[in-house]
Amino acid sequence: MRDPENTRKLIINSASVLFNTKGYKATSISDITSKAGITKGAIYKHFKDKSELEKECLTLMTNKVFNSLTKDIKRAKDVKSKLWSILDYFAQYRLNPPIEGGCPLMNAAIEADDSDPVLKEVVCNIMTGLLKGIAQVIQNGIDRNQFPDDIDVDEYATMMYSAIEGGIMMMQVTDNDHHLMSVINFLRRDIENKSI
Amino acid sequence: MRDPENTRKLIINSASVLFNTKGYKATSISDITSKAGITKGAIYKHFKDKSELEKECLTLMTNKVFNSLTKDIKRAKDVKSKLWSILDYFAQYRLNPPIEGGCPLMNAAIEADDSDPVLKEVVCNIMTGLLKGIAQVIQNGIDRNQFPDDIDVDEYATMMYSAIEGGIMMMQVTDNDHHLMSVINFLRRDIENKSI
DNA sequence: CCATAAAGATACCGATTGGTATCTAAAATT
DNA sequence: AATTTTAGATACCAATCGGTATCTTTATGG
Repeated sequence: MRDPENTRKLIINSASVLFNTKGYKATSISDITSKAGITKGAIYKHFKDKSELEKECLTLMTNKVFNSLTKDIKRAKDVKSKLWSILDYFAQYRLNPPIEGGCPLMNAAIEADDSDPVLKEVVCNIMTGLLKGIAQVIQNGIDRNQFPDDIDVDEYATMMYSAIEGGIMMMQVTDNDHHLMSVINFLRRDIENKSI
Repeated sequence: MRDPENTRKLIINSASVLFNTKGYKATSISDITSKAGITKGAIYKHFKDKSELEKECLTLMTNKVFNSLTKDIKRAKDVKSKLWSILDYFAQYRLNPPIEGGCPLMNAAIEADDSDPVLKEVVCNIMTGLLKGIAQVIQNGIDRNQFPDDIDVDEYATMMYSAIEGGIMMMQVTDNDHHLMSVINFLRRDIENKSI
């Protein structure tokens, strides 16, 4: 009947949704207990304090996004389809979100930037890794003569990522994905034009 | 000695910085009183409740950004320099920010999206106006044959705005504006190429 | 089958939250 | 100069916060 491993997952799943929708600071321990249907005793048996739970939730949420995204990228063969698969992924983000509440990385970034150095550090590392991943895809394309070699790889990766995050932000606040689609359509065309 | 109008401004200025750095929910009334050097009595004499103060601060903060930005845009003559003046404005955003803590509109958007419909509505209206402004600049350029007439005006405005906001987010979380500069440099080049 | 350890529920803690009621002092009106 | 209004300080409120200590129940190892 008792299943500590499952309880832990239950806590993380409930807390993740709350953190990503209401925000970390705005989510209280009792918000989590009532959502998960457990008590404080269960939470503090599995996690040292709220901050540790926050870190774990953020890491797992971003891993979730990252894994489903890289799976799509790996399936594609050339640069153009790899980059397009990123865009396709976010084109259906609204209807099929990996987690409620928008991009967990951006949400945490905005909330943590000036007030929570611990979470900020976690965000920073994950974001750097993500950018490196996109840059790597582009660099591989250049190496295989599928993409022009005069483009700034890091710059292009950064621009893609920024634009998509901005689009998601607008989607969340307008309850409509047409702004995000505008961003994606622009990027699709730009990649199409650059592809060799 | 007593100056209610100034007290009001003092409250708004102190609260704005706190809201834009710590966040709205995370900023307590006593955070504001101690920063402004006044007491609760002063706050609740001027504002109905915290929510009203939040709305007023957000509106004034975004007006501040909007006004200084449009001043730069109006000074420029053709589309290219008008759009570049937007980029120039954000290129020096880090060293000369209109307010601490990043873009007030994006910060409020992320915090409000799922939990604060009142603030979310305010954000939505301001953002729509801002996008319309950028789109208008582009449309005027097309009408004067300074920009190609086959580009999607709203799409391009949305893409510019999204990318810049994403860049600011990255700047805030990395304490470094080189990601934002990448975004800006990309946009500069793209506008340059499109300009007639 | 019993002892021990672990999981988690319950009860409690001081500190802090947004908000209000009251009081004092300064300004405006008469 | 006396009175009234207003700005703002002080004191208080119930509710909630994150966290801990204690207690009960379930699972495990002997």
